[in-house]
Amino acid sequence: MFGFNNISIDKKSRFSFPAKYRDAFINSNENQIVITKDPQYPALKVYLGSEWDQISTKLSSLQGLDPVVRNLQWTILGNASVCDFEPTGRMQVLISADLKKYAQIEEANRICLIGMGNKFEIWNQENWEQRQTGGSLATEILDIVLPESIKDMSF
Amino acid sequence: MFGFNNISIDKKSRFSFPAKYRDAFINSNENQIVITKDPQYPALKVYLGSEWDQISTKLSSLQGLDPVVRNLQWTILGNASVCDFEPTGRMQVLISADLKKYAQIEEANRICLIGMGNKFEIWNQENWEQRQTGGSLATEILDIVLPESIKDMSF
DNA sequence: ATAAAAAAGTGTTATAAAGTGCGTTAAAAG
DNA sequence: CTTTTAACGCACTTTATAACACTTTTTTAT
Repeated sequence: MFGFNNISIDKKSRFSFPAKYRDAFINSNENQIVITKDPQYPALKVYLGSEWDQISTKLSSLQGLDPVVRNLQWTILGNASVCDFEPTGRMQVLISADLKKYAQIEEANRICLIGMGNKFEIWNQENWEQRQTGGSLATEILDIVLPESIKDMSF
Repeated sequence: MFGFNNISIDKKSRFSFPAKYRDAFINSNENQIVITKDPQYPALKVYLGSEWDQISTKLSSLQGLDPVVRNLQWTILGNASVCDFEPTGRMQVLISADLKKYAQIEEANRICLIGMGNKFEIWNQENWEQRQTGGSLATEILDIVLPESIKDMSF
Protein backbone atom coordinates (compact mmCIF):
# COMPACT_ATOMS: atom_id res chain seq x y z
CA MET A 1 0.00 0.00 0.00
CA PHE A 2 2.31 2.63 -1.32
CA GLY A 3 2.24 5.65 -3.48
CA PHE A 4 0.78 9.03 -4.15
CA ASN A 5 -2.86 9.66 -5.05
CA ASN A 6 -4.63 12.87 -5.78
CA ILE A 7 -8.32 12.20 -5.15
CA SER A 8 -11.54 14.07 -4.57
CA ILE A 9 -13.72 14.45 -1.51
CA ASP A 10 -17.44 14.89 -2.02
CA LYS A 11 -19.83 17.41 -0.46
CA LYS A 12 -20.27 15.22 2.58
CA SER A 13 -16.50 15.01 3.07
CA ARG A 14 -16.08 11.44 1.99
CA PHE A 15 -13.23 10.06 -0.05
CA SER A 16 -12.77 6.58 -1.44
CA PHE A 17 -9.59 4.59 -1.60
CA PRO A 18 -8.27 3.98 -5.10
CA ALA A 19 -9.21 0.59 -6.46
CA LYS A 20 -5.60 -0.51 -6.70
CA TYR A 21 -5.53 -1.08 -2.94
CA ARG A 22 -8.61 -3.30 -2.91
CA ASP A 23 -6.77 -6.62 -2.99
CA ALA A 24 -4.42 -5.57 -0.23
CA PHE A 25 -7.35 -4.59 1.98
CA ILE A 26 -9.16 -7.82 1.26
CA ASN A 27 -6.08 -9.91 1.95
CA SER A 28 -5.34 -8.21 5.23
CA ASN A 29 -8.93 -8.87 6.29
CA GLU A 30 -9.54 -5.39 7.58
CA ASN A 31 -13.01 -4.13 8.30
CA GLN A 32 -12.10 -0.95 10.10
CA ILE A 33 -10.12 2.15 9.22
CA VAL A 34 -8.99 4.81 11.66
CA ILE A 35 -8.21 8.42 10.77
CA THR A 36 -6.53 10.72 13.21
CA LYS A 37 -4.26 13.75 13.44
CA ASP A 38 -0.60 13.66 12.59
CA PRO A 39 1.17 14.88 15.73
CA GLN A 40 3.77 16.91 13.83
CA TYR A 41 2.20 18.34 10.70
CA PRO A 42 -1.17 19.63 9.53
CA ALA A 43 -1.97 16.26 8.04
CA LEU A 44 -3.96 13.13 8.85
CA LYS A 45 -2.88 9.57 9.48
CA VAL A 46 -4.94 6.64 8.28
CA TYR A 47 -4.41 3.28 9.98
CA LEU A 48 -5.79 -0.15 9.32
CA GLY A 49 -7.86 -1.45 12.21
CA SER A 50 -5.35 -4.05 13.35
CA GLU A 51 -2.49 -1.58 13.23
CA TRP A 52 -4.57 0.89 15.20
CA ASP A 53 -5.37 -1.62 17.89
CA GLN A 54 -1.69 -2.11 18.60
CA ILE A 55 -0.80 1.56 18.60
CA SER A 56 -3.75 2.69 20.66
CA THR A 57 -3.41 -0.04 23.25
CA LYS A 58 0.22 0.78 23.79
CA LEU A 59 -0.23 4.53 23.83
CA SER A 60 -3.19 4.55 26.18
CA SER A 61 -1.30 2.42 28.68
CA LEU A 62 1.52 4.94 29.07
CA GLN A 63 1.84 7.31 32.01
CA GLY A 64 -0.50 10.19 31.30
CA LEU A 65 0.95 12.35 34.06
CA ASP A 66 3.92 12.94 31.77
CA PRO A 67 2.96 15.96 29.65
CA VAL A 68 4.68 14.75 26.50
CA VAL A 69 2.83 11.46 26.69
CA ARG A 70 -0.41 13.23 27.52
CA ASN A 71 -0.11 15.46 24.50
CA LEU A 72 0.45 12.52 22.19
CA GLN A 73 -2.52 10.74 23.72
CA TRP A 74 -4.68 13.79 23.15
CA THR A 75 -3.57 14.26 19.60
CA ILE A 76 -3.57 10.69 18.39
CA LEU A 77 -6.17 8.94 20.52
CA GLY A 78 -8.36 11.94 21.21
CA ASN A 79 -8.90 12.72 17.56
CA ALA A 80 -9.24 9.26 16.14
CA SER A 81 -12.26 8.48 14.07
CA VAL A 82 -13.01 4.79 13.63
CA CYS A 83 -14.89 3.88 10.45
CA ASP A 84 -16.42 0.64 9.41
CA PHE A 85 -14.84 -0.36 6.18
CA GLU A 86 -15.92 -2.77 3.46
CA PRO A 87 -12.98 -3.68 1.25
CA THR A 88 -15.37 -5.28 -1.22
CA GLY A 89 -17.58 -2.22 -1.39
CA ARG A 90 -16.92 1.38 -2.24
CA MET A 91 -14.14 1.79 0.32
CA GLN A 92 -15.52 5.14 1.32
CA VAL A 93 -14.42 6.98 4.43
CA LEU A 94 -15.78 10.13 6.04
CA ILE A 95 -13.42 12.86 7.22
CA SER A 96 -14.89 14.71 10.19
CA ALA A 97 -15.13 18.48 10.21
CA ASP A 98 -12.46 18.73 12.90
CA LEU A 99 -9.96 16.63 11.03
CA LYS A 100 -10.62 18.51 7.83
CA LYS A 101 -9.93 21.74 9.60
CA TYR A 102 -6.75 20.43 11.15
CA ALA A 103 -5.39 19.34 7.79
CA GLN A 104 -6.60 22.58 6.23
CA ILE A 105 -8.82 20.79 3.78
CA GLU A 106 -11.46 23.08 2.32
CA GLU A 107 -14.96 22.20 1.23
CA ALA A 108 -15.19 19.87 -1.75
CA ASN A 109 -11.50 20.10 -2.44
CA ARG A 110 -8.97 17.55 -3.59
CA ILE A 111 -6.67 15.77 -1.20
CA CYS A 112 -3.42 13.85 -1.42
CA LEU A 113 -3.53 10.31 -0.12
CA ILE A 114 -0.05 8.94 0.43
CA GLY A 115 0.45 5.21 0.91
CA MET A 116 3.21 4.55 3.43
CA GLY A 117 3.03 0.76 3.65
CA ASN A 118 1.08 -0.02 6.79
CA LYS A 119 -0.55 3.40 6.93
CA PHE A 120 -1.61 6.32 4.78
CA GLU A 121 -1.26 10.05 5.14
CA ILE A 122 -3.74 12.65 3.95
CA TRP A 123 -2.55 16.11 3.03
CA ASN A 124 -4.01 19.27 1.68
CA GLN A 125 -2.52 19.55 -1.79
CA GLU A 126 -0.70 22.86 -1.29
CA ASN A 127 0.81 21.78 2.00
CA TRP A 128 2.05 18.57 0.50
CA GLU A 129 3.67 20.24 -2.47
CA GLN A 130 5.29 22.87 -0.35
CA ARG A 131 6.72 20.34 2.02
CA GLN A 132 7.99 18.10 -0.75
CA THR A 133 9.67 20.83 -2.75
CA GLY A 134 10.76 22.88 0.23
CA GLY A 135 13.30 20.32 1.28
CA SER A 136 13.34 21.73 4.77
CA LEU A 137 14.40 18.47 6.34
CA ALA A 138 17.83 19.59 7.44
CA THR A 139 16.66 22.65 9.29
CA GLU A 140 14.04 20.97 11.40
CA ILE A 141 14.97 20.00 14.89
CA LEU A 142 13.17 17.68 17.23
CA ASP A 143 12.91 20.08 20.14
CA ILE A 144 11.15 17.92 22.66
CA VAL A 145 12.76 15.28 24.78
CA LEU A 146 10.99 12.00 24.31
CA PRO A 147 10.26 9.94 27.40
CA GLU A 148 11.80 6.48 27.35
CA SER A 149 8.35 4.95 27.17
CA ILE A 150 7.64 6.19 23.67
CA LYS A 151 11.10 5.97 22.16
CA ASP A 152 10.31 2.55 20.77
CA MET A 153 6.94 3.51 19.34
CA SER A 154 6.29 4.53 15.78
CA PHE A 155 3.17 6.45 14.79
CA MET B 1 -13.94 4.70 22.10
CA PHE B 2 -11.82 7.35 20.51
CA GLY B 3 -12.15 10.76 19.09
CA PHE B 4 -13.25 14.31 19.56
CA ASN B 5 -16.87 15.34 20.08
CA ASN B 6 -18.26 18.79 20.53
CA ILE B 7 -21.62 18.21 22.19
CA SER B 8 -24.22 20.15 24.08
CA ILE B 9 -25.26 19.99 27.69
CA ASP B 10 -28.83 20.88 28.45
CA LYS B 11 -30.19 23.20 31.10
CA LYS B 12 -30.13 20.40 33.62
CA SER B 13 -26.44 19.72 32.97
CA ARG B 14 -26.92 16.48 31.14
CA PHE B 15 -25.00 15.34 28.12
CA SER B 16 -25.44 12.21 26.08
CA PHE B 17 -22.74 10.07 24.57
CA PRO B 18 -22.67 10.13 20.78
CA ALA B 19 -24.41 7.16 19.25
CA LYS B 20 -21.23 5.90 17.63
CA TYR B 21 -20.07 4.58 21.02
CA ARG B 22 -23.22 2.59 21.67
CA ASP B 23 -21.91 -0.73 20.35
CA ALA B 24 -18.71 -0.43 22.32
CA PHE B 25 -20.65 0.20 25.52
CA ILE B 26 -22.98 -2.69 24.86
CA ASN B 27 -20.13 -5.05 24.05
CA SER B 28 -18.20 -4.15 27.16
CA ASN B 29 -21.32 -4.83 29.19
CA GLU B 30 -21.06 -1.67 31.23
CA ASN B 31 -23.94 -0.42 33.30
CA GLN B 32 -22.09 2.20 35.28
CA ILE B 33 -19.86 5.08 34.45
CA VAL B 34 -17.86 7.28 36.78
CA ILE B 35 -17.03 10.96 36.40
CA THR B 36 -14.33 12.58 38.46
CA LYS B 37 -11.76 15.34 38.41
CA ASP B 38 -8.65 15.27 36.30
CA PRO B 39 -5.71 15.63 38.69
CA GLN B 40 -3.70 17.92 36.42
CA TYR B 41 -6.04 20.08 34.40
CA PRO B 42 -9.40 21.80 34.79
CA ALA B 43 -11.10 18.89 33.11
CA LEU B 44 -13.08 15.77 33.96
CA LYS B 45 -12.34 12.11 33.50
CA VAL B 46 -15.03 9.62 32.59
CA TYR B 47 -14.36 5.95 33.27
CA LEU B 48 -16.30 2.82 32.48
CA GLY B 49 -17.41 1.01 35.60
CA SER B 50 -15.01 -1.90 35.19
CA GLU B 51 -12.08 0.39 34.51
CA TRP B 52 -13.00 2.47 37.54
CA ASP B 53 -13.09 -0.58 39.78
CA GLN B 54 -9.50 -1.38 38.89
CA ILE B 55 -8.20 2.15 39.22
CA SER B 56 -10.00 2.95 42.42
CA THR B 57 -9.04 -0.32 44.07
CA LYS B 58 -5.41 0.17 43.19
CA LEU B 59 -5.29 3.84 44.12
CA SER B 60 -7.04 3.46 47.44
CA SER B 61 -4.62 0.72 48.46
CA LEU B 62 -1.56 2.94 48.05
CA GLN B 63 0.30 4.53 50.93
CA GLY B 64 -1.64 7.65 51.83
CA LEU B 65 1.17 9.09 53.92
CA ASP B 66 2.92 10.02 50.69
CA PRO B 67 1.59 13.50 49.89
CA VAL B 68 1.53 12.95 46.13
CA VAL B 69 -0.48 9.78 46.56
CA ARG B 70 -2.74 11.46 49.09
CA ASN B 71 -3.46 14.28 46.68
CA LEU B 72 -4.31 11.90 43.90
CA GLN B 73 -6.61 9.99 46.23
CA TRP B 74 -8.37 13.16 47.25
CA THR B 75 -8.77 14.40 43.72
CA ILE B 76 -9.70 11.22 41.94
CA LEU B 77 -11.48 9.16 44.55
CA GLY B 78 -12.91 12.02 46.54
CA ASN B 79 -14.73 13.58 43.67
CA ALA B 80 -16.01 10.55 41.83
CA SER B 81 -19.62 10.48 40.84
CA VAL B 82 -21.02 7.07 39.94
CA CYS B 83 -23.92 7.03 37.50
CA ASP B 84 -26.16 4.24 36.38
CA PHE B 85 -25.82 3.87 32.68
CA GLU B 86 -28.02 2.18 30.09
CA PRO B 87 -26.06 1.57 26.90
CA THR B 88 -29.27 0.64 25.11
CA GLY B 89 -31.03 3.81 26.18
CA ARG B 90 -30.22 7.44 25.75
CA MET B 91 -26.77 7.19 27.32
CA GLN B 92 -27.34 10.36 29.27
CA VAL B 93 -25.16 11.45 32.14
CA LEU B 94 -25.57 14.25 34.63
CA ILE B 95 -22.60 16.42 35.55
CA SER B 96 -22.77 17.60 39.14
CA ALA B 97 -22.45 21.27 39.99
CA ASP B 98 -19.07 20.70 41.65
CA LEU B 99 -17.56 18.98 38.69
CA LYS B 100 -18.98 21.54 36.30
CA LYS B 101 -17.37 24.27 38.31
CA TYR B 102 -14.02 22.48 38.41
CA ALA B 103 -13.98 22.12 34.64
CA GLN B 104 -15.21 25.68 34.22
CA ILE B 105 -18.29 24.61 32.35
CA GLU B 106 -20.89 27.34 32.25
CA GLU B 107 -24.65 26.96 32.19
CA ALA B 108 -26.07 25.39 29.04
CA ASN B 109 -22.79 25.54 27.23
CA ARG B 110 -21.09 23.16 24.89
CA ILE B 111 -18.44 20.73 26.03
CA CYS B 112 -15.72 18.71 24.40
CA LEU B 113 -15.90 14.98 25.03
CA ILE B 114 -12.62 13.32 24.13
CA GLY B 115 -12.49 9.57 23.69
CA MET B 116 -9.13 8.23 24.85
CA GLY B 117 -9.73 4.51 24.45
CA ASN B 118 -10.56 3.18 27.89
CA LYS B 119 -11.70 6.56 29.20
CA PHE B 120 -13.04 9.93 28.16
CA GLU B 121 -12.12 13.45 29.08
CA ILE B 122 -14.53 16.37 29.29
CA TRP B 123 -13.29 19.90 28.69
CA ASN B 124 -14.69 23.34 28.50
CA GLN B 125 -14.32 24.27 24.84
CA GLU B 126 -12.10 27.31 25.31
CA ASN B 127 -9.73 25.48 27.64
CA TRP B 128 -9.44 22.59 25.23
CA GLU B 129 -8.71 24.74 22.23
CA GLN B 130 -6.17 26.76 24.09
CA ARG B 131 -4.36 23.71 25.29
CA GLN B 132 -4.39 22.01 21.89
CA THR B 133 -3.31 24.98 19.88
CA GLY B 134 -1.12 26.53 22.51
CA GLY B 135 1.71 24.22 21.55
CA SER B 136 3.20 24.45 24.99
CA LEU B 137 4.71 21.01 24.62
CA ALA B 138 8.33 21.98 24.90
CA THR B 139 7.95 24.30 27.83
CA GLU B 140 6.02 22.00 30.11
CA ILE B 141 7.94 20.31 32.84
CA LEU B 142 6.79 17.47 34.98
CA ASP B 143 7.31 19.29 38.25
CA ILE B 144 6.35 16.58 40.64
CA VAL B 145 8.37 13.51 41.35
CA LEU B 146 6.17 10.49 40.96
CA PRO B 147 6.38 7.85 43.66
CA GLU B 148 7.33 4.42 42.35
CA SER B 149 3.91 3.09 43.29
CA ILE B 150 2.08 5.13 40.69
CA LYS B 151 4.63 5.12 37.91
CA ASP B 152 2.97 2.12 36.36
CA MET B 153 -0.55 3.44 36.75
CA SER B 154 -2.36 5.30 34.08
CA PHE B 155 -5.35 7.48 34.99
C1' DA C 1 -44.82 20.11 61.70
C1' DT C 2 -47.22 20.79 57.59
C1' DA C 3 -48.15 22.74 53.30
C1' DA C 4 -46.69 25.33 49.52
C1' DA C 5 -43.23 26.57 46.49
C1' DA C 6 -39.08 26.02 44.27
C1' DA C 7 -35.51 23.41 42.54
C1' DA C 8 -33.53 19.35 40.78
C1' DG C 9 -33.89 15.23 38.25
C1' DT C 10 -36.13 12.14 34.67
C1' DG C 11 -38.37 11.18 30.59
C1' DT C 12 -40.81 12.20 25.88
C1' DT C 13 -41.40 14.23 21.56
C1' DA C 14 -40.51 17.05 17.36
C1' DT C 15 -37.42 18.93 14.02
C1' DA C 16 -33.28 20.15 11.72
C1' DA C 17 -28.82 18.59 10.58
C1' DA C 18 -25.59 15.14 9.70
C1' DG C 19 -24.44 10.70 7.87
C1' DT C 20 -25.23 6.67 4.78
C1' DG C 21 -26.38 4.06 0.75
C1' DC C 22 -27.04 3.56 -3.97
C1' DG C 23 -27.87 4.62 -8.88
C1' DT C 24 -26.12 7.45 -12.74
C1' DT C 25 -22.87 9.96 -15.30
C1' DA C 26 -18.22 10.99 -16.59
C1' DA C 27 -13.62 9.76 -17.08
C1' DA C 28 -9.87 6.73 -17.49
C1' DA C 29 -7.74 2.38 -18.51
C1' DG C 30 -7.11 -1.84 -21.03
C1' DC D 1 -14.69 -0.48 -28.13
C1' DT D 2 -15.34 -2.53 -23.80
C1' DT D 3 -14.55 -2.55 -19.04
C1' DT D 4 -13.29 -0.53 -14.89
C1' DT D 5 -12.91 3.29 -11.88
C1' DA D 6 -13.91 7.82 -10.00
C1' DA D 7 -17.07 11.53 -9.16
C1' DC D 8 -21.52 13.32 -8.54
C1' DG D 9 -26.37 13.71 -7.15
C1' DC D 10 -30.22 12.35 -4.79
C1' DA D 11 -33.08 10.02 -1.38
C1' DC D 12 -33.32 7.78 2.80
C1' DT D 13 -31.93 7.01 7.60
C1' DT D 14 -29.99 8.16 11.79
C1' DT D 15 -28.61 11.40 15.21
C1' DA D 16 -28.46 15.57 18.09
C1' DT D 17 -30.78 18.93 20.45
C1' DA D 18 -34.19 22.02 22.08
C1' DA D 19 -38.67 22.32 24.07
C1' DC D 20 -41.91 20.52 26.93
C1' DA D 21 -44.14 17.75 30.65
C1' DC D 22 -43.95 15.17 34.67
C1' DT D 23 -41.95 13.33 39.12
C1' DT D 24 -39.20 13.65 43.13
C1' DT D 25 -36.59 16.13 46.44
C1' DT D 26 -35.37 20.15 48.94
C1' DT D 27 -36.31 24.56 50.76
C1' DT D 28 -39.17 28.07 52.72
C1' DA D 29 -42.96 30.05 55.20
C1' DT D 30 -46.71 29.77 58.18
